[in-house]
Amino acid sequence: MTEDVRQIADVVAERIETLILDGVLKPGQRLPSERQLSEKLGFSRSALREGLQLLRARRIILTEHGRGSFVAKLMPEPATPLMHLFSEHPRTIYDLLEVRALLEGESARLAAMRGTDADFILIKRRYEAMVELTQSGKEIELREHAKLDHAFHLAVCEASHNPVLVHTLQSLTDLLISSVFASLNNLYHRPVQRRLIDRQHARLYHAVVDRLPEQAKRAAVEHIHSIRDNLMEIEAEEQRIHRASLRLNGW
Amino acid sequence: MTEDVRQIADVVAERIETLILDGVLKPGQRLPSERQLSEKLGFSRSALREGLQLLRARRIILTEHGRGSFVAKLMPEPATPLMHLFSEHPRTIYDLLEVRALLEGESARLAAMRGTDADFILIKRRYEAMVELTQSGKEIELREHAKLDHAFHLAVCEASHNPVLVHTLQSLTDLLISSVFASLNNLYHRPVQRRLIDRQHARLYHAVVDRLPEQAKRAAVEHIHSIRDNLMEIEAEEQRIHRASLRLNGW
DNA sequence: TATCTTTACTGGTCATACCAGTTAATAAAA
DNA sequence: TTTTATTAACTGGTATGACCAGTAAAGATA
Repeated sequence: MTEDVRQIADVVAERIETLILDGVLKPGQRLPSERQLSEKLGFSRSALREGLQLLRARRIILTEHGRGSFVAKLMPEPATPLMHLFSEHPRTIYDLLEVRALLEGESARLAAMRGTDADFILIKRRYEAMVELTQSGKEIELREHAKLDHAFHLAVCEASHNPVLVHTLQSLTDLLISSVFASLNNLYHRPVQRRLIDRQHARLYHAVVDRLPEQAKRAAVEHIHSIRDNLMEIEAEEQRIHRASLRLNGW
Repeated sequence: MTEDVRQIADVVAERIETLILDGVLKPGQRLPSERQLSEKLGFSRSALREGLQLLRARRIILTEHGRGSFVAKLMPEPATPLMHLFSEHPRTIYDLLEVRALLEGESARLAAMRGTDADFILIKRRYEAMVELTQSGKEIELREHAKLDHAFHLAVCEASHNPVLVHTLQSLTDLLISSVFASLNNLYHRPVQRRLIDRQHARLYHAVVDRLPEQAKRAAVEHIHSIRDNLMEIEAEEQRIHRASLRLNGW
């Protein structure tokens, strides 16, 4: 069995990340001491320290002997979990989509050029799974829809035969999903937008398997651009993310 | 004081990473047990476990309750330290350069479009620092040259005003430098290639500050492509990386 | 030969003690 | 009253030992 069982260290790390994401802990601010955190969270100090090491490894916190642990001042790389702190800065989401459009376009183009028959079989399979789900008319969770959507894009991307491209895009996609989950959920539940997305997927699919590189690129770029436009619309309606009003000695 | 004091956890992580990089430990292989590692490395089991958590956080190892810890089968994201495991698979370097060409081209294009006067002042300053170093004729370390080279590319990239692009490129650049350091050093010490690179930098610089987006893009892409071509040449000459012949019970 | 049980591994968590660095408070000296 | 030095109380870091819980391998039995 793979490593999906959570340890206390994982719980600790997630709790502290949540405090940071909610703005309860801010960059530069000192965390409560290990002894305080241990008592408050109800874990031993050694298990807690293991959780803090996870955060250290990810450069989310810095610890200094004798002084304390501090929330790092972040300008992390993509794929760093804390990039979605920038979810409060909507511009960054659009920056991310801009880069993603570039990479998706290129990956679609290369896929149309380099894809093997096996690649195309897989792409077709993924595409048909999406179509089937869409046509079932069932009310589905975003997670399932996103899973199929992602599997389709991943199959296209892997057909580019450039693993660096694959992984860079994965990082950006994970980042996007984690940052604007609620907005994407909103988007997928709107019939008009959903049909548009389905048409875009169809165009992308056909362009790739028909080996039309420039068309594949255009389809991919337009797809990302329409997602961007839709998110801008939704954002204009949505409330800002509710921020926890927890105080440390009250949580 | 900042967090530069090494803990035993850091030492443990580095030792195990070294074993992986040297090929002594291979993906999928089980690590020695915690108790064995603890005894062999001479640290307590709790400190060792903290080190293993660092590796877990970085997804370099996977631990499973009751089974053991295993070297992860790696296809990590850019900026993950273990990406340079792929330095033994030359194809990945070229994949990386392919993605980098794409991003550098786009960033140059956007810089030519979006750059402010302040951006251009900085770009000019960085460019002239490179020119000055080159013309000094001094025998310089790669590190210093790479630093100026990087500062120039960074200034161009930041003029794109897309921080996601900036950080994605930084990750790939760091990865490239750490993976093929010796080859880049070799490259920079070859006069013909160095002059070619200097001319490419000149073209890129002028295209950006003269606000010629498509020319800037082309200059950036050609620059990366020539680096790629040069590395291929050098690689054909170089020896393969010497691999430690350590056995675990002998180290 | 297959299955079940037991043993011996593995990692996970905890409590306790003490070391070592830093900070703040207090006392003493200028 | 201010400055300096000392002490106490914080902080993180490491170690030891115990025990829990999951997994794998070995041995016994059917």
